[in-house]
Amino acid sequence: MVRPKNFDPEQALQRALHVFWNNGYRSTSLSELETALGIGRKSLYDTFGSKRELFLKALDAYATIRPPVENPGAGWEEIVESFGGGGPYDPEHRSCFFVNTIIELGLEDDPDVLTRIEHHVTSLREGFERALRKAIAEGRVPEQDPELTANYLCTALQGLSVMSRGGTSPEQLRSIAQRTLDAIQHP
Amino acid sequence: MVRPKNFDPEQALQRALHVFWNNGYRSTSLSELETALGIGRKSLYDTFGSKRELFLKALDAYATIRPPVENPGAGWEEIVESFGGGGPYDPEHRSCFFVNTIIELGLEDDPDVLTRIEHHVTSLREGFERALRKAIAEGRVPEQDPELTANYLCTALQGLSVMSRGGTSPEQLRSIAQRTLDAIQHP
DNA sequence: GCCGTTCGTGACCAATCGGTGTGAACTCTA
DNA sequence: TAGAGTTCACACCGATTGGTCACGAACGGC
Repeated sequence: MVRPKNFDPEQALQRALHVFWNNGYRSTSLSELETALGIGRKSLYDTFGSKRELFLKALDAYATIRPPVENPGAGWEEIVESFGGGGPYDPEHRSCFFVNTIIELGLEDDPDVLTRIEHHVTSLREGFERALRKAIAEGRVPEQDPELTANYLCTALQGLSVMSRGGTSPEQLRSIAQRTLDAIQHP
Repeated sequence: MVRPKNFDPEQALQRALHVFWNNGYRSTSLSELETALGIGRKSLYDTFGSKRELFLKALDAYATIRPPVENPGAGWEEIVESFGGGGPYDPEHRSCFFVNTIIELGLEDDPDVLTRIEHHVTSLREGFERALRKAIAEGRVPEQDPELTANYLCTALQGLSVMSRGGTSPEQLRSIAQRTLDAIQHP
């Protein structure tokens, strides 16, 4: 009884994510979204509500993929792994979508965006902290303040994202990441 | 023979810098600049050329204040000092203007912006590297790869900026910065 | 095969964008 | 004080913004 959409909303959302990821929220126009998603403006509004809601949905879609360090039972291996692939090493230098959003909208008092940012950062920090406690307990890394070191790792990860967006090569970023991790082994 | 401007261009530029610093380039409208600078649109264009040129001038004005680590003869003290004040600890959480610009315009292929970004980053990295060599030679820090550690410090500084914009308190940032510096003492 | 429902194209909306032109107000030289 | 030379407030420009609407096309249940 209903005519099915002749586009895949999930795929369209993924495409929107990548457009926002590249250009940010403000710099992305509806025309750009139309062509990128391959759908008309009406379909876009019927499906996603508005540009703003689409952005929030894209943020949520991005947030579903979490670094391995947030896995239950994560330890030293997962900490290393979190610095091993993904965001910062993107050859397209897109950085981390959350980092980009923090810079663009962090000062705005938009609760919908801010709570998502905060949730992401605390989730990452808690993941690091839990993994660090385990790594310390297992004797994989020396005794140290897990909370402080978790903050240190979050900061380093975000710094790598900025460096990536700034044009630093993946190889160089990896060596910096390695240097960051080395610091934990010698507190 | 000429009627003097009844505003101070230098002060206006400083105000423009702070507006761009807060909101970024795209999100800043001419109307906003008019009210912030306290001058009309025509005066703005007569004095600064265009919105884009004003932005570049603001970037240059910001770039004139350099961290102490770039001073000639800088050593370990200046490295510490570079992590001690300024950008990241701004109670208004504006981050570093260059970091914001890297995120907003880093992927654009705009030579005027990109060269400024690159110049800033390399100048900072070289400052760290020089200071590190001196610190190592003076025995203030253990032997280590100065180039790698300089990159590590740049990354950390940019990470601190993002964290600041994300809402992290100055006190917490300072402890993270301390943790970052500690890592150099134990490579 | 018909009909009600949904989809999507394209025109359209007011608002705002960056940028320009005009003319009155002002300051200084002569 | 006359008038040259600038500055600046304001209106205005076309283009583009995010968002809406109406209508013809495409579909599925009966």
